[in-house]
Amino acid sequence: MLNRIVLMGRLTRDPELRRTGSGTAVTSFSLAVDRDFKSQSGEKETDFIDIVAWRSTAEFVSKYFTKGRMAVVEGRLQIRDWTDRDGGKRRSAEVIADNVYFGDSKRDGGGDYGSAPAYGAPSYAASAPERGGQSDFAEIGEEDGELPF
Amino acid sequence: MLNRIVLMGRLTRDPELRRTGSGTAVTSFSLAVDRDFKSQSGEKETDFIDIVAWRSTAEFVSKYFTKGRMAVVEGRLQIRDWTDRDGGKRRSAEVIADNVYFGDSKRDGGGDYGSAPAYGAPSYAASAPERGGQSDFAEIGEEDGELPF
Amino acid sequence: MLNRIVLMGRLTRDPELRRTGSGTAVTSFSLAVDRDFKSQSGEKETDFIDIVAWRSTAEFVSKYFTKGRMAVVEGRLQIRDWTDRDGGKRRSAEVIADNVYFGDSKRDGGGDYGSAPAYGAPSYAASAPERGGQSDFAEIGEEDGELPF
Amino acid sequence: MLNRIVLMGRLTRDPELRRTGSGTAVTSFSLAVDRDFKSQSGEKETDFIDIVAWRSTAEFVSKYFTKGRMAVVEGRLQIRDWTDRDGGKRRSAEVIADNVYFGDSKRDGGGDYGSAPAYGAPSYAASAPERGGQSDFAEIGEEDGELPF
DNA sequence: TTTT
DNA sequence: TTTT
Repeated sequence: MLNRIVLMGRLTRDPELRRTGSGTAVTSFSLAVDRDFKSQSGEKETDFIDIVAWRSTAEFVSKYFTKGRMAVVEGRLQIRDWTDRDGGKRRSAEVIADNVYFGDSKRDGGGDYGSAPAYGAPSYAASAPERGGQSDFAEIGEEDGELPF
Repeated sequence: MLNRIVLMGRLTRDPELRRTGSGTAVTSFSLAVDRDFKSQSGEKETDFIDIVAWRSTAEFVSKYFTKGRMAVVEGRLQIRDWTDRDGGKRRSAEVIADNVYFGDSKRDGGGDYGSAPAYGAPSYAASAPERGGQSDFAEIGEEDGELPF
Repeated sequence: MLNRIVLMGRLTRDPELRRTGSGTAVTSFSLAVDRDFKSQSGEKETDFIDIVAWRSTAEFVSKYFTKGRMAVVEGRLQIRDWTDRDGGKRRSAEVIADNVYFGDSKRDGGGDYGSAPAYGAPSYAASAPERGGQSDFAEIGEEDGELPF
Repeated sequence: MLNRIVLMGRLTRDPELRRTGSGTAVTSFSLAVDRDFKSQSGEKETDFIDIVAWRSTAEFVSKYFTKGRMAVVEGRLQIRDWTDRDGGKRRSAEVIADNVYFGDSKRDGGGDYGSAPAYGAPSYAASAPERGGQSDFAEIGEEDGELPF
């Protein structure tokens, strides 16, 4: 069923690349997303939203994003309720990211972003060949001359 | 900052209309959103996502939606971490709904949906006059003849 | 770059399955999406939005959707400007659909929808195995016991 | 009915503020949104998407955005078919923007962005007081201590 | 706490 | 556990 979320915010830490037992790349990080309105007491409010990315998206994110960078994340919200070892009821809410985009330019001068590319860089690196909706899009270009309608 | 989610799922209970001390209408309910893929063990997986609606959207939802109805919800994801009386760390993840739409037609015959309108009904009832983006749209119609570009 | 659209509306005609020279399935149809506000003159306003689907999504749509059915479409907006044989400047605006969902239940009694499944049907049929983001999700289930975080 | 689009791209020109006969602010501009995949011939492909903003969003955009700046736009797709004076069939496809966000930081040194604020600036300026969903959110803060559930 |  |  339809479940789609788009977020813009800053990474609260460096994403770290890990692998499952079978070698699949995965990374997780948290995005600080400011609300548009302050609280009653006048403070800025922020939602800290957990993001998980798999495969090529995981590799792209862990390679190019660092703590503090602005990112745009597109994905699906997943909720999991579980009980911790103390019997406490816990809830995890994660966005499973399909695509991650740069939400700012490479900072000039400072070099804080290391080797992170700016907007000009090939952002389609975030969408690996094996991630499929994309191949549909690619195909439109490939077969432009032979569209049947 | 950008934070937008669109969901389709079924209400797990009847929404109940409540009011804050100052009289503002509010309702909350949970949406069962099936995932597109089953778990490893072959079971259907479902995310149960909490929804909160305010003001006229709350009134619309509590008036027309009941347990089991399919709904499309558009809103913003809010995450709150807190500690319960036992010192347990709890997390709430809620979608603050801007708009709610019917996701199915009124069931024929059975009348299970009570007075719930089908698609033909004025779905803009979900967007109260005081909820503003809409007045912009309305205006486009109103002033079509005098657009300055 | 980020370009994501979610629509709900009714098909204005039966979608027809075609194939490119190399055999790729493709279908196109138009969705009637009502606006929430009427025009100045009190008429209902509707946007007729062209949709194109490829591969398994095309096959799913052409198999299960017919004129009049409500659909939820998720995709990407593409704009193409071109000049027709009379030198007229034409613009096409199409949504390239990644996923299509049922937006209503199979109509009871009438059988207007032919063999179209209702909500209970496997809606993941809309997401073919070769369409990739999905395999990421599937994997989460598969490897739940060996997550590295 | 549901009709929601989120885009990221660069302004192709400076937006200009205009007013309708009754004084309502409106602005229009075009966003260059790169596709993630190149065409068959290896060229970058870009969708040029027309955006229209009303009222306070129009004022915000015309005040802070200039040609070349990256913007994130959230809105609704509207399609209009019409016939030009030569009898040519024309189509307009416009996104009516509810919210516009900065998609990059103010460029350092160059000052290319004039008085445009960076991310730190009050981005909620894009959501005017009279634009309502927002007041719902504000209220959540205001009345946090007296929630009825 | 869960919907079909 | 939090980012600018």
